[in-house]
Amino acid sequence: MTTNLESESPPASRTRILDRAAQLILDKGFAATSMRDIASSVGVKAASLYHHFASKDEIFTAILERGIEVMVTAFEQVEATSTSEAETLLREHVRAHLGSLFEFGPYTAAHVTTFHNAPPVIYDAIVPRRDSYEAMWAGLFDRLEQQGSLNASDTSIARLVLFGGMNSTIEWFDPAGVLTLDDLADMIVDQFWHGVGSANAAHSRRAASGGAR
Amino acid sequence: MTTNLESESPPASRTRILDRAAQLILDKGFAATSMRDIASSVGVKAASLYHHFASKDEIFTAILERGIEVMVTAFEQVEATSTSEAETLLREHVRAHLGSLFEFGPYTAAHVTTFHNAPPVIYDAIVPRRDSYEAMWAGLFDRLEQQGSLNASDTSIARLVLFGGMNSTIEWFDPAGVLTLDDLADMIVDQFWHGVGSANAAHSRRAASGGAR
DNA sequence: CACCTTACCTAACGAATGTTAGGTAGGCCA
DNA sequence: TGGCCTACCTAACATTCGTTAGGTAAGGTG
Repeated sequence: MTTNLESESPPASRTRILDRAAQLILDKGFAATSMRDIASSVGVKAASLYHHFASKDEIFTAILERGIEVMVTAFEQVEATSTSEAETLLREHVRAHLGSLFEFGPYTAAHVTTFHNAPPVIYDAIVPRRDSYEAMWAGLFDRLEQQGSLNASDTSIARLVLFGGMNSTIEWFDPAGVLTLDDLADMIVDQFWHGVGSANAAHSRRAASGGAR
Repeated sequence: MTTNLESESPPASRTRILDRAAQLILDKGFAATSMRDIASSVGVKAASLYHHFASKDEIFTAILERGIEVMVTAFEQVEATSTSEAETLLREHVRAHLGSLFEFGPYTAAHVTTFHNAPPVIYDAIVPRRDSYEAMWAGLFDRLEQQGSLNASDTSIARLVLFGGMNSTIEWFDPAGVLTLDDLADMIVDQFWHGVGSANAAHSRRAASGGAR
């Protein structure tokens, strides 16, 4: 019997290894996460990981790719099903992206925190896929702009700033707290769409109507 | 004569070591940056670094602290000199924070990208100082809210989302490009204050008046 | 039953890591 | 001049790293 010292742990499938590794990488970063760390989190010895992956880089690459995959799937699902007008459509997309960060494992969160200083070999392998996700959002923003819904002096910058705001949530938002992801998406989109400066009359409604969707 | 093999390089002062180390850490992360990496960037052998710092952790801690110091100084300078009303005051603060990220060495940039998964020892040593910087912004936002200038349903979240947007600029903004940091600050504050959704009439002015300040 | 595959193991490899010991050479001050 | 300090060096240390070699045992299949 393939003796399992950590008796609670299920067999070390590829998925399980990636799950644990992604969480560790999210917590400590890629370089600071050793194969022995990953192995012990899975309940296995380091050498055993090489039956499932050829190298540490392959694990890392798989995690970053899965992170994109989660985001792309979420995005496409909104595109496929939504019939909403501009602001609501954006709200659905923001909610979907937050979902990618919090609701489908640590992959997307690990991706957005680790990608920008990944080793060049890995970075280069991932960047095309990542660009294609960015292109989806760029396309969405272009559509919104062309239909006159979006009035930024630079659409790309508006999008990148929004993204920075969304991605930063993994550093401070607690999905188990009082606010739900729906609440958070509402707040982010309200801020993005209407602004939070007092010059805008549109805001009193939000303050009055409360958080829950 | 303290023979210097890299003849172009000035003596390895504490500051010079921190400069180079911060840049490396910004590029590759803390764990992936070795003492030998830092030493060779400075033009010195690894052992020589221990004449200036007791350990790698001490270097890292000094960098993160310096990153905060830069931000705090920038913030306090605005507070001390500005007499502006709400929106302009915020604009000055945003511009100051962007300045910290781009104009005073790699310290603040290294801080914001590395802090959240620093080793616990370092994290714990830094977190009080960082909290105090956050408290400055929280205080600013409270004042704006109390004077009725700010209308977010949750002021903290509005602030954190803004911060995420600002800090993300180090991943995509090129200060040597067409846009200046002044331009960028304008765009970020316009987006934050007025929103970029078409429902807001306030925007046509920006689209018309162009980017440069 | 014999045999293969799958999943794990122990043991070890060379390389890289942070760090220390101990030495050398120039500049400054008594 | 002699001695100390500063700034660097070479060499080595123990440890940890990613990775490989080779073995064992369980479960399925002929």
